[in-house]
Amino acid sequence: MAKPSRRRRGVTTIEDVARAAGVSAMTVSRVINRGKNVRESTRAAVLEAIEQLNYSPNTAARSLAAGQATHIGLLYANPSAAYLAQFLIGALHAARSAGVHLVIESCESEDADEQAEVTRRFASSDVEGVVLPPPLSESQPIMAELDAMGIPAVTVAMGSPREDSLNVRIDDHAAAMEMTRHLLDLGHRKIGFIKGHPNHIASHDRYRGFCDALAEAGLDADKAPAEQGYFSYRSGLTAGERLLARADRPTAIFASNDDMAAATISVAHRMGLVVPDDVSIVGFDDTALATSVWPELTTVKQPISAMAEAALELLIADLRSRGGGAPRKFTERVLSHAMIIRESSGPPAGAKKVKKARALRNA
Amino acid sequence: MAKPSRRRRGVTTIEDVARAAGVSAMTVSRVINRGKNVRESTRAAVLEAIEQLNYSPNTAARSLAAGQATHIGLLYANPSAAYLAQFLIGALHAARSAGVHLVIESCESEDADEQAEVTRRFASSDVEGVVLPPPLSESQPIMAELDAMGIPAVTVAMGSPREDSLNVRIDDHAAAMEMTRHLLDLGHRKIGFIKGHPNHIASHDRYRGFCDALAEAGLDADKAPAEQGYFSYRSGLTAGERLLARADRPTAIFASNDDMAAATISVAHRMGLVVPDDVSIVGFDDTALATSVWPELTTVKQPISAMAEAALELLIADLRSRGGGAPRKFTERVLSHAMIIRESSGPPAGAKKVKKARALRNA
DNA sequence: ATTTTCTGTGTTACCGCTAACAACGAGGGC
DNA sequence: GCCCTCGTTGTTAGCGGTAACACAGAAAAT
Repeated sequence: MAKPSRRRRGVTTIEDVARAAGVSAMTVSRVINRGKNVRESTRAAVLEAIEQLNYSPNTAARSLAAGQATHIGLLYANPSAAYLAQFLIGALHAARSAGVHLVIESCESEDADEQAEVTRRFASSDVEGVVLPPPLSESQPIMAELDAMGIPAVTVAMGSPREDSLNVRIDDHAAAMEMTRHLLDLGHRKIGFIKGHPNHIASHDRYRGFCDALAEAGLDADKAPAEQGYFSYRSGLTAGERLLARADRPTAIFASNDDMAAATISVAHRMGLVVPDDVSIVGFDDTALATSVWPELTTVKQPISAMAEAALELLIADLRSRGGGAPRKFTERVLSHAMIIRESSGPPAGAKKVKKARALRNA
Repeated sequence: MAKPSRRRRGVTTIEDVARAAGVSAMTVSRVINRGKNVRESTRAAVLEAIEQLNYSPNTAARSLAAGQATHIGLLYANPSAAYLAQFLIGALHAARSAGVHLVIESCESEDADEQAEVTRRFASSDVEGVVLPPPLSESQPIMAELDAMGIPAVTVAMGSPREDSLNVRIDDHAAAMEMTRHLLDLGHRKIGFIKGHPNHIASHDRYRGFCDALAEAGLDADKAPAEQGYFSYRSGLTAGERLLARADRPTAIFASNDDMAAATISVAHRMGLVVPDDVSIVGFDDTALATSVWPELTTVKQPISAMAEAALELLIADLRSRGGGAPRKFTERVLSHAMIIRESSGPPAGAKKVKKARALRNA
């Protein structure tokens, strides 16, 4: 028998692959990593061996030997639970592929000092980089503190990132335009808007997208009724009431997120209005709430998991490149959104025939 | 200068601790791990050195050397997003402390074959143990498949676990009794109940708790109106309508989860009833929905994060003990819940004076 | 033709920690 | 007193990778 090794039962190691491919372990390592300075034929042989043996490198050994990043921080603050869950799933996925541990910490406080304090705690726990999903991606104190400590960060869904920082987002402006066009296409001309929290750059992008789509259709965006909201359900109640109480009640309302859209639906019901027959109401984000209300919300879906994955990839690539001195390749990534048409949007009351015609056409 | 080592800048290693404590690295390792066979005075010295140097072991090196579990699987299926988020946070926390990677995979299908398929995929990706949050904790096919592959699992929130399996839960029966007592204390005597999905053992526990509390108060539990629900918002609408349409309308309704409670509130509003003045409505779980409705829900909060942490601890302890041959110490852990009293519950209509009296007393 | 630079590959020495075993002194039974 | 056991500690040899360097042969420069 072979030496009484401590090796675990039949796990294939880089050594096995090397033997199978007739090269040294180092060459296999090179193929797996940078892949530079390896002859094409050798690479092919190694890749084939890897495939054959179904080999996957041991992340523990890898990070130990390379002394690479092993812990990525994730600082979050009460986004919706649905958002967080999606985000975590994506982040975990990316973390696993990279062989990195995710260290997650919450930071609910909006106080600058406390945010800095939480941030500092990260530094002392060996975190090599930090991911900031919204709303923390907009937090000036946190970014400043991370900068001061030399810890790189990647922000997610931040409207106007600084030139030199890493950022992942969707095109809020384009998405809002698309949603507005959807309402226009249905025949709506009096469309109300509920703005998001003014601190979030995305809020402004969405509102601009709304206005631009109206302008594109030859309507006067300034005349469109817009109420200030703050992304919360409660703020949606107030804003929704104002819009629906107007003498020239809009036939459609575009809320900057699902919570406020859901609140508006509830207001409409209380006023005896039928959605979408009397008023169409659409949201943004496609959170769980979107399907927990009746009728279910037409909304915009962000690829949250994919965004989290992209964020980690960006960050890890950056971390690895720091040693190599090579400048980072990307500092921003824009992922694509999707329109989710459900039951809360439909043609305005005067256009029943259009609805029928469409239904027939689609059938 | 010292040798040109690849060692990363100032990270303290076990070697540093050993030097500071005047012992060998192995002894430090023993203190950190099993702690067996170390003289008390030595242990103290080592612990002091660890404290002083703020040392924390390198998890990569640890799992590499020990060949210990490095990947724990987490299989989930569409619980509420809020539940999942909380659960992931707890699981991540525990995973980090244990130096283990969390591999998460979703399994939405209810088809036995597909569930087995997904489960098998886990095995081929080096997962050493699996955590099953609800509703998958009740899935027979998955448990069977894991058993067949010899992969240990820990179930969470499962009502009647098998004797030999690991399980973490709260006492649903006690929690339901407590909630029912809350309603009884407020003065309610006609209390309706909306049952949970019959496949979930927890549903039965909750219903039994409800019945037992009624019996305890000298009421006939069989006469209490109970409707079947399935944990979904939609099923809550139907059940709520039935209960509220009864000639002898209950003055309080206890729904087996928040989604159904929220649905019942919406039904009540549509019928022009005021909550909690005309009817008190309480839920279970304390999901985000509980505070997204008006009035906010009185409900039972499960320590979801803590349950996830406990689950991982249990599983990892089990995994480690398998080598040692020592029998596992615990196979079940019951964590404690908390009652969250909000605005959706209050005294019945006939008891306004009581309400006032209470308010005064509390003031 | 000779020297220099690459290019592709193998060798060696670790990364930080722990299993296995060896070593050593202190009791205990004969 | 001797041998044996037991509890406590140190030593050695890896775990599975990769950085750094060595080294041969090919291409480029002299």
